[in-house]
Parts: sequence; structure tokens; C-alpha cells
Amino acid sequence: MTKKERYDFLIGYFLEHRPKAETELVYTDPYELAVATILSAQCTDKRVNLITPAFFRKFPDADSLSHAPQEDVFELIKSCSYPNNKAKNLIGMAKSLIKDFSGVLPSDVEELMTIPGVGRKTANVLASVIYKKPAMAVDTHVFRVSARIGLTTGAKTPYQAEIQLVKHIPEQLIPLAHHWLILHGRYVCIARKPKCPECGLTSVCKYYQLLRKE
DNA sequence: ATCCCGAGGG
DNA sequence: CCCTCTGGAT
Repeated sequence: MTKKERYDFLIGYFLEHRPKAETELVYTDPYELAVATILSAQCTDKRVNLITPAFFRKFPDADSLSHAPQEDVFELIKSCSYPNNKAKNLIGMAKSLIKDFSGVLPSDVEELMTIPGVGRKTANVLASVIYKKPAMAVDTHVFRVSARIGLTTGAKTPYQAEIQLVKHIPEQLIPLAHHWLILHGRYVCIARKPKCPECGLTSVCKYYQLLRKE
């Protein structure tokens, strides 16, 4: 089984089974997606979606958020992880959006990464989801699933995995492929107890082949 | 005890 | 490279 065969199988499988994979974060504009994505670090999307309605009611745009007291932001997001860091970063993000980018979220990954709270993963998510750029965001799910199936080999960091994935997936499919791997990781290829019996990728999965040998 | 769409700083 | 931040769910 060559690497190309794995990728071809994966792409064929998901084009058939998840042709419309997309983010589960609830948002209505780039500002809201930026907020939701920053909040999603080490936190489930479900929990983020639970608190964002109240958040967006109180801070409907970057301007209102940029003037918010950190304590008010903290109170709204405290059930997500790292509320202190995130409150500071969210306000910083809003200020940067207004001051550095005239209120318009940039589409370039390197520019996005200059925004407080926006690292490589979040920058790739925003570039991919909002601007449909071929940016592969590698989060915990993408990293784990890619390694298990064998789409990546020996990747020690999310960035190394990103390089390998981008190299083998057609540009126009990258935004879709990102969500394929996320959703597969969330609902099937779960970290602690993967549901191999209901996974359609076992025939090409390195992890599954290893399990069967034991 | 381990994981959830990580980022920033040392 | 490491560490810290740090709440909720399983």
C-alpha cells in the first residue's frame, strides 16, 4: 500500500460519505468565527457554541470587543479552557483587527498569525473556512487521525504534519479534507477508544493493521 | 487519568 | 525544546 493509494482511498471515501463536511462552530461572520476558533482551543466545539450566543449579544463586533473590560469577557467565557489567556487574546484580537487591518480579517496565514491569540492552527482555519484557501489546519484530531491512517509518517509537530498533508492533497480539496479529518477524529477515530468496527478506512489504516496483529 | 479544532513565553 | 494556562466531559 503506497502513500498515494492511501490518499486516493481516503479522498474517494470521504467525497462519497462526507461531501459537505464543515465546521461545527456556530458563526455568522468572520469576526464571530475568529472568536469561536480562539475559544475552541482545548475545548469542545459544543461548549463553545453554548456560550457564544451570549458573547455575540454583548460584543457583536470587533469594535465593542476591543473596548471590553477583560473581567467582563472572562465572565462570559470562563467555562471554556484558559479563560484568562483567552479573554486577553480576544480583546487583543479585536484591537488588532481594527488597528492593523481596518476591521477586515486578512486572508494571508502569516498576517493572520500576527493577531493575538491566532497561532498557525487558528490562522489556517480562518484562511480556509472564510477565504477557501488551501490552508490545512492541523489540530489534535487531524494530527492523530493522519498518523493513525498513515497519511503522515514520523511527523513530530503539527507543522510537519501540515507540510506532508498539503503535499499530497489536491489544493481545491484541502478545506474539505481538513473537516473530513476533524469529524472523523471526533466521531469515529476517537483518541481514547477508536470505533474501528464502524470505520470505513480500516483497509488502508496502519493503526488498524497493527491492532489486528496483536 | 485523559482528552477537547492551542497559543505564548522562556 | 520545554512549560504554563486551566474548565468540562468521559
